[in-house]
Amino acid sequence: MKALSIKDIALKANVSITTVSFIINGKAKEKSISDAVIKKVQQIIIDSGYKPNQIARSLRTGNSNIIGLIIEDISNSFFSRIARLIEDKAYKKGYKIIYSSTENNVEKAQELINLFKSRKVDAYIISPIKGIEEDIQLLLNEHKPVILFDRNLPELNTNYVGANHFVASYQGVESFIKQGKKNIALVTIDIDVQQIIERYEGYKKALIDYAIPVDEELVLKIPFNQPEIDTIKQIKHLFKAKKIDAVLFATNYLAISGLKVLKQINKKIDDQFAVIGYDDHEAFELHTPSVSTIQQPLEEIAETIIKLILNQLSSKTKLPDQQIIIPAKLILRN
Amino acid sequence: MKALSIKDIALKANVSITTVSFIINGKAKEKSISDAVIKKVQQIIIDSGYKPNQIARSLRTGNSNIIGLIIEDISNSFFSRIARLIEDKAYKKGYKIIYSSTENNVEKAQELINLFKSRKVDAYIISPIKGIEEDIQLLLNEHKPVILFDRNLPELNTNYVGANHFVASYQGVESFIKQGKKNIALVTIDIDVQQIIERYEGYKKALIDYAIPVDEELVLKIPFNQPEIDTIKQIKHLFKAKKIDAVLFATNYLAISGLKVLKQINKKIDDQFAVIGYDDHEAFELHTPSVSTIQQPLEEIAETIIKLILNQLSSKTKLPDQQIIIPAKLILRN
DNA sequence: ACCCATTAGTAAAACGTTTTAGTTAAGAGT
DNA sequence: ACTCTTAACTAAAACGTTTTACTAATGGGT
Repeated sequence: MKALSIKDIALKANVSITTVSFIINGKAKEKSISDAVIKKVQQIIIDSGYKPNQIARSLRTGNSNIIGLIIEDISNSFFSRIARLIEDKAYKKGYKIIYSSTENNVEKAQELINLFKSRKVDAYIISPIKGIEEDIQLLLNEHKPVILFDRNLPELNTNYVGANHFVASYQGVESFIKQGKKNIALVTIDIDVQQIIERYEGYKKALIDYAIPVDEELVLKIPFNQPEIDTIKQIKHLFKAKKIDAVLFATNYLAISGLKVLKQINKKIDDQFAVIGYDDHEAFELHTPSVSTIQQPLEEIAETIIKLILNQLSSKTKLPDQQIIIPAKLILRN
Repeated sequence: MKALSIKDIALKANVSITTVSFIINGKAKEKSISDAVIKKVQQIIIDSGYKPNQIARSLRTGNSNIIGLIIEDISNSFFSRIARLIEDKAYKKGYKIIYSSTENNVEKAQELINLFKSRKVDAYIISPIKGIEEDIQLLLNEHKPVILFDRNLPELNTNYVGANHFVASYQGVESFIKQGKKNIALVTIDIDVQQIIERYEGYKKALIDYAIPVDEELVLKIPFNQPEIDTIKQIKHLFKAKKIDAVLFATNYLAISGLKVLKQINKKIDDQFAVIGYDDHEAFELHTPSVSTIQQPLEEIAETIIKLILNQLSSKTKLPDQQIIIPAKLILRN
């Protein structure tokens, strides 16, 4: 019941292991193996159902045809959708994706990087968190392709693909202002991560540009990783304590929590109270009334990431790093 | 810049490779290595940051401390949530999870199994589809632990963990009937998979038990993998063509599509028209009014799966197969 | 003084590949 | 008749571990 090895095939075909290996790897022509032998060996391989041991292969070659994807949380629909898209696209090019979540835990992220490293993945796609700069730098030192996405770590010289959160957030707030809103809140998350900071900066800049005083009390920073019930409490408090006529949420799950609050306190989204979410979510469109949102172009992001990876994998020389910022889209609904 | 190997450590410590290996694997005592040597080697390992090459290790031992998770579609929130839970729990026991989606494509599923097999994963968690019975049987022949979940393949002798879809579906319809509904529709999916069939059977049985005639025209079977826009068209047609006062959706994404239809045709969920979804989704609770649903106990399912796996991995002998059916819960909202 | 057990350690095979550096035989060119 | 090329193939090293079967030295018991 043991799996066949290349040796068994060589034995059956009465040729050397080397010859079989060449044939398997498509180097038969170049190594001048005769057509007759090629045919024979291929037939034996098909008949016997032999599959090369990828572990042995990886040990010898140092690579794996696997791309590692490290994200914050696979149960967040933004990440699960992008994972799915990346997986599809990579698959079509003969690469497999394996993914795992960091839960924004530095240690877990480091372990994952090590896991992937020790499994010799060929390239890394990482939605990073502060604190793993060094680990990523080690990958870069080994000349492994690394693409950061969603969030950048500016101190690192590598590739980045992300949406333009500053502009997106700016435009969201701007659209509030054009509707005549004055008391615009931002519900964001208390984490020192570039893409979140940008959303805050965009919010502030829009207010300043339109000469609306920035009231820090209208900015609610939710502690990271806290149970949703507490988040709901905090948002509820904000909505009750302050006079607010518009809210921008900085992530989709914050917006979901916010919508739950509105439901609980029986407050409607209407002319008096506008809401914009982030990253979209089925619940936004279905909500009554539908909720506007800032939509990241997932398809384009996934496509760009894969393109960068494949370019690097197929190039002998190190390609210049690219920072690709893709515009996000404000989807106004109601 | 090359990674350190066990050889380097042995050299530095002036001991043999064997000794280092014993120490790394905690067999030092049993192999009577002196405390002094143990200390010395451990210190060198820490100082140098040496990490054993897992590929070489897997090649030699034939296992990997990795559990492979094969699901239908990671972007479906049911699967992404369960993936996340399984990942958490396995992680705490020292196992890593790698997962990938089949998209209900037999070929892709087979390739994934082969990928995982060739990567020597220690165990498999699979939400299976028809057509991969043989491939799974091969795994079983190799005495690899296999847990099926969500859907069973009854012809296979292995472990299964899933919710009681028959009862859940029965209860959903029963609750409609108790509200006085007579024209109860089922929107399900046209796929020959046990858990979907059970939902249909539960629906039918409830109608029969309460002496309500079963009208097959009230059962809409959506082709699998079709674009959502077509699904929406079909549901819209059903809602318009037939007199219906209640609908049970057999999956969460069908329910989402259904809710979109209701929104489009401006039909409200109220005393005249009841809806029950499946698997829950944030949009259900947030919907106005909230949508009732049949909730699978994700936490419990994940817990059970991991427990089964760990039991098998730690047992020398083959444990008897278990078929664990966990009750689903009808969550009535409004 | 000898044997035996135990302690402390090691050499080498094995896992299944890829790849380098060959070898052998046949034919071409002079 | 000889060298040179090329075609067709192969032996063996290497990748980095684990593990089996060993050796050498020490000390205790008689």
